Amino acid sequence: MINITLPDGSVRQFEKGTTAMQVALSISEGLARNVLAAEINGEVWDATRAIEEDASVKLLTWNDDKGKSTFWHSSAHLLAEALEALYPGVKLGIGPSVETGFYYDVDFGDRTFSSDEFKQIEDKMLALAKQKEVFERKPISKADAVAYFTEKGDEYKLDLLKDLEDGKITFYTQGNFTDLCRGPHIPQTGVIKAIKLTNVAGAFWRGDETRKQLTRIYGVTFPKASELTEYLKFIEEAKRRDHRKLGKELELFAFSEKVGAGLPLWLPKGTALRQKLQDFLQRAQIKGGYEPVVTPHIGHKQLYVTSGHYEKYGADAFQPIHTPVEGEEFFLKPMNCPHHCEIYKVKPRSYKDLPVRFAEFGTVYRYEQSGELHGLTRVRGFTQDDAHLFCRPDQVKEEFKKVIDLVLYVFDALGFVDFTAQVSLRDPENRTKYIGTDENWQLAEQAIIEAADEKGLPTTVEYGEAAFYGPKLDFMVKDALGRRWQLGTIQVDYNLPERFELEYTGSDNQKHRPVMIHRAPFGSIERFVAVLIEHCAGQFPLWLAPEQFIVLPVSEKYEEYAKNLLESLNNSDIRGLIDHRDEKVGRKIRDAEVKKIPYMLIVGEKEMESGTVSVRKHGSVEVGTMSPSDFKELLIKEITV
RNA sequence: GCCGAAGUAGCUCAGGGGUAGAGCACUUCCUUGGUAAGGAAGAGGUCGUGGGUUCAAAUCCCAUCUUUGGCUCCA
Repeated sequence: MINITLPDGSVRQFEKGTTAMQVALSISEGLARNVLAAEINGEVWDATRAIEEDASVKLLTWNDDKGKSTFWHSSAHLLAEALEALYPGVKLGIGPSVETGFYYDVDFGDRTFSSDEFKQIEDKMLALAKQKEVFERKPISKADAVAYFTEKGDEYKLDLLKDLEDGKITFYTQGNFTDLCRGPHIPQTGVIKAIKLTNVAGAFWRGDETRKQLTRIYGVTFPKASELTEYLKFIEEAKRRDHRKLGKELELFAFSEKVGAGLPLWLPKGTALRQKLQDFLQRAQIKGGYEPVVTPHIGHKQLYVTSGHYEKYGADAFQPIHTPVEGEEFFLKPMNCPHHCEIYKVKPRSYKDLPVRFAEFGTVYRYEQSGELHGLTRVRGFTQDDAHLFCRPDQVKEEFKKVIDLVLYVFDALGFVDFTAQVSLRDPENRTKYIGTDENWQLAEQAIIEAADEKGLPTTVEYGEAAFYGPKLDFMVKDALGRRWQLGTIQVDYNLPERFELEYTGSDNQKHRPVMIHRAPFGSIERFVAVLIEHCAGQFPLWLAPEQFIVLPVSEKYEEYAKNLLESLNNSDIRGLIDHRDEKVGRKIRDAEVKKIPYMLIVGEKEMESGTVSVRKHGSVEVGTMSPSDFKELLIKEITV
């Protein structure tokens, strides 16, 4: 007999060689039906795998992330099984689960594959699932595994096998399909009730650009048909909120082939929104001791040679601007830091002056790969809400904490309540790709971890994600649909001060190197606006709305009254307009609703006589009749909340 | 940059080797109205661009640009 410890701490005795499934059965049959896998001493196992010694067991169902990923990974095998049945000779790469769903990379040979074929694959998968095929785990020797896939002619599996250690190799079989796989898997395919293949894409074998490109088929599956329906609704909602669609509809921004790919044009309403965001942050920054600066959009080649960017990015960037002077070259600025370093150097600095904080809404240009461009989230010209803090080494942590406070203030004001912080450190395996001394790196990494810790940020640590010049702290926010976006960033830099030979005079009358901190709470205005649009579905908080109210005269008889009303309301904080069109008020309301204008002021006979306005809020809410000054107060109150 | 898809009126899209279509938006006229679309008429397009095949190309082929789903990348 062995002792099985359950998550609630209770211990039960079972025969040696029992399985998680039997443990579940001993609790209830219903539970057993829902068990997808189990965590055995912290490791995820097949629910049907024999347990030979005392263990702690946590049963995993659809409600556990690890249960879901097992479910989806098994669905990938089901997809592979269907593909093999429908396309004999297809070669298989890998088929893991992803955040939502799974994919399988396959090689169809010369055949091109299109999403039109999804339906028949889904049907095949469903048919196979109905057969309740059991997943069987089988350890196999490396030689036997190689023999199997040599016989089958699957070069990708053979490539994978090369890196696997003999004795640790397992096969999984369901129905007629056998795959090289570490597992674990769900007990049988019957629990997969709803299947949707979502998209098809190219993917390099092992993520290596120089290798063959396979066809990656993405899909998602569910244990209940209703969950698939819900998922499809979610996709619809995401489409409805897509910032590219809303940006066009609400006339916020546009692109032009003539201007160039990835170079957004900000339309008047988008500019109003953007300006509001900048003013908001600028005010907070000035309060926090930042000094706004302005620097040019281009810089001499030598600037980037000094910063190191020329060497690292020169060939992959916008190419130099030449002048009539022989050999003179300028580059569009890809970042603001080198310019700010030169501002730091304008005069000698004393330890008493530090920290200094230079802030600039600096527009930068980067030649992103053509395939990378996407709406406003990935562009070739964008404005960073950039600032560089120059401080003494003993001030790093304190400055870092202040920046964290600023970022949290921004998130709070814009309704991003759910976020995590990601600390990006060096790749311990490969330290050569980073600039700067080991000692400096350790100091910086420590400061970040401590600052985040002391601010109580929910933090994850990623190794190998650091920039080449220093470690960083990125903020990942969850939007209203639960999607994660990387927004704000704070980066320590021990490198540029070195390259630019920045100095300050210490209390010891010696020269010292300041530490530089890059930070951008929004990240870039473009990206931030994109995320904000999707987060609030285009319905901005009142203080950001490009048009806060619209006056709707019931007929042209009330035009004059409407005009006077608008004049009395408009000022620097409140912006509105009049719908002058010769349309019925119902029509005007509808159009204002579609444009997502927060307030509508209907004025007609009654209002003109009593000198009032009839207020309606976006979303079919009648607020009531009030005096213009009361309405103004209502707006101002909502704006300042 | 790579693989796949798409590009037709301002927008959303249908069509498809033989003179270019709808709805909405726009203009004009009628209507002077009360909380999500009043009516009529009109204007608007070298079918992304450049080549090729053909008696004939928006349609087929090639190239290219842009957008897009992914991959790789992201100072």
